[in-house]
Amino acid sequence: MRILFMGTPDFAQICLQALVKAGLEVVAAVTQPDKPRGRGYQMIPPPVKVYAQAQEIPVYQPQTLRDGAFAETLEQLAPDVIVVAAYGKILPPYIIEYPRLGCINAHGSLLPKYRGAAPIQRAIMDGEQETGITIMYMNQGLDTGDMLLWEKTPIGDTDDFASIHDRLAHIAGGLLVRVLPMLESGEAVPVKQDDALATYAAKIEKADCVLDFSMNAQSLLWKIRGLSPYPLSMTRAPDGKLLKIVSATLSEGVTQQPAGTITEVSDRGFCVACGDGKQILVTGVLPEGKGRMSAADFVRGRRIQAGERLAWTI
RNA sequence: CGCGGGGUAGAGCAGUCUGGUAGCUCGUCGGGCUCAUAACCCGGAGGCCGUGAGGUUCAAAUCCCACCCCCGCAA
Repeated sequence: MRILFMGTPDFAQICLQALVKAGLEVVAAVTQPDKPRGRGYQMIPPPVKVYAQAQEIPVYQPQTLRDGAFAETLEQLAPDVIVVAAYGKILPPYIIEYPRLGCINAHGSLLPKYRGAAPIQRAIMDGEQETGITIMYMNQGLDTGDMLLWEKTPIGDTDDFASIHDRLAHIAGGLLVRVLPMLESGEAVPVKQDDALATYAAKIEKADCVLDFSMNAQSLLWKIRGLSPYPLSMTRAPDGKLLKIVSATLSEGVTQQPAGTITEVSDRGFCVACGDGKQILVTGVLPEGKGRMSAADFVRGRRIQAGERLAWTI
């Protein structure tokens, strides 16, 4: 079975790796063009490209899929199936309709919930108890195609974006390896999504990262975890500098202090008053201009004291 | 040449503007107090202040020059 893989970031790279290790025939990988990223705008290749090249799988990085050039490439590759995982471009109909076994996608949620760009983060931020991977046929809609296979995984109190992302990526790889033979043999049973239950997981914007301490402690923790280790929730330190929160836990006790007040600093970190009177213990931070450090170290550097406030005031 | 922060003891920082051989919180080691302790007290070790047998100076962590490295933002 000739497989054409399309994907870009780590998540996709892990999926591709699963296919390769399962001995499946990946004839080529399509990924986003190298882009100037990071400090100094260095050209950084997408993870999928790095891995594919190491495996000597041909890599294509079309600027656009909407011209004849890629159509020609597609003819030459003649895939039986196209596997998409976080590719980052909309596929035109002619591509979706090309493979005889179809075009399938690994999505990071239990569809029809969390359709869209940031399903993993949103699920954690919303305090969902579980999430998962859904393998589905692609169609012209936004993650609306018929579902083929799915697997759930619980979201625990200590999970964050990194842990769930990593777990889901491996689940996705496993499901893809399972579903491909099913497509070939015709065992796969497409299940329609119930649009009435659909929700959307919009891309994470900077505004989504700002912490509002008038929210209750639990919601703040969900938000912090869903955005860690990237892009990280943020607030402003008493000195007005940006302060990103890497990790936090629920602190015992309640307080009368206004939301955002630093109620206590200790060798474990510092506590912040939340809207419901509870407090969160911040344990890891990333101060503006610095690297990640434990909140204990942050406190030791004398950068914060009890009684001061965190707020997003501009 | 995208914008910006920084490299001082194992960690996080101060000191740099207003040159005069280094300080704070913690860790660590030793001792003490205590029924006991991650608590408290006393004491010690640990730094060629990123690199350059650079420049200026009587004197440089501090001023000037060059270079290396790390990080945040934005994409």
